Amino acid sequence: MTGFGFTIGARSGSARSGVISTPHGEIRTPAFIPVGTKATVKALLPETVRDLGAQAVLANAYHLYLQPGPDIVEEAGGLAAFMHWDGPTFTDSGGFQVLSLGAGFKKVLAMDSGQRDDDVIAEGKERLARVDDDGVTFRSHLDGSEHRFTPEVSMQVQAAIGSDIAFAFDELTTLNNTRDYQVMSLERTRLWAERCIVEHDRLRSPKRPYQALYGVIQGAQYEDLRRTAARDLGAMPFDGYGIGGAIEKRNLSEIVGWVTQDLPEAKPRHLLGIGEPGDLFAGVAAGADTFDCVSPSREARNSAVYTPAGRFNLLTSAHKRAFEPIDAECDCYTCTHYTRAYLHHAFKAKEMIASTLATIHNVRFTVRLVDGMRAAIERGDFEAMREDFLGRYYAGTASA
RNA sequence: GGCAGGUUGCCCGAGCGGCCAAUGGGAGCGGACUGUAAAUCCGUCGCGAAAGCUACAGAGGUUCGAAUCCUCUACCUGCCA
Repeated sequence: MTGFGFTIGARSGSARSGVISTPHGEIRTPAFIPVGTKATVKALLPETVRDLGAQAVLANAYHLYLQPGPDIVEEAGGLAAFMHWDGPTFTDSGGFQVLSLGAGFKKVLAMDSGQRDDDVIAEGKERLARVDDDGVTFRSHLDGSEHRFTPEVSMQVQAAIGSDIAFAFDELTTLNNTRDYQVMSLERTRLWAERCIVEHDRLRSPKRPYQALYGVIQGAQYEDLRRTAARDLGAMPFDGYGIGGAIEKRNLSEIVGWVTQDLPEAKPRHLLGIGEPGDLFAGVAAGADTFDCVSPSREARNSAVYTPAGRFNLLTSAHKRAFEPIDAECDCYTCTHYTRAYLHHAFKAKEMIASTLATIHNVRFTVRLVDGMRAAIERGDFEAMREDFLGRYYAGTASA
């Protein structure tokens, strides 16, 4: 009756396979969901995204709110129709922009530990977003105009956009915030979650297909905060859960584990913003079902590609005369038709096809990697597959 | 033929007596990128590990000191005949 559902298939330790049903189709999990922030997976046609095996795409409420505006997307018949994507869609709430345009303004969100940068939490006059208990005031990065997002606004925007799965509006903190701030922020995110549910309910209409709502678990690197958040939001009537926040790479598995242990078993979990090979394995092993990440597509545009033997940069001179595919084992259009030398040339020459071909490869690689995990879970040899893959991958990747 | 201007590192182009191995771009080389203000950003960029060496068209000169001033040579560019 809701048009949304989740059934668990096989299990392998905490890892599990399953099927998410949405009004626009099914998603077999674990699954990697490519990011199409502004209703396009950069450099790719939707048909291509489908051919890569992607089962859904994830767009962003903040970006579509600013441009073209949720009303336009709604009039177009919703996100999927608007962008000509024949499948399920997710929308992020705009919560990430609270950080990326706010405290994390022009800063890299350090996923690696160590690098403390107190400026990250310093008040910067140039930042574009400010948080308070009721919501966030943004300045548009496009024209400087001022806008306000609250949990209610985010729900309204996402409802209009018409994604199959929406996320609750949350505050994403950084690893550098004090624990006191994390505690305060987590409570704020909890209260926002309640408001999101109320507003999401209010917006339900027989005219619209059912839109699922995922709560988002924050809590940074603190076990007690993560578990509290998982239990608090887990008790609310969400359809699924997002696991968010800046997470230290080395703690990723542990943190996701805490959260999934305390979340309701029967609901899908989406690990937000995670998508590098080792992290995907860690996430699946810890019980996450779906993932989205800009890495495959962004790094592709910046000439870095993934292979089972590690990651490398096509722009380096080593590939000038490399008349071989990026990855001989890969079944993607790029690897079956083009050489590294051609891609090297196309990147050097700044030809658009370089971005397209590299994105095709990286997204296919990532989708296929997670598909492979699903198959391994169903076969019952996920851990063996993980060890086998990561052994080769890290041997060929300098920094991993 | 006359007058005026120019010649800088791989390329373009600042500099106009010391703070210049020489600002900026570009190219080259390398790196980063995890719910996308990202087809972006960062580093490096004469040789040498260093001391130091070689460098701002060429040669000579002035000066404590020159890419910067003077003389000649070569080449280039405008305007006038």
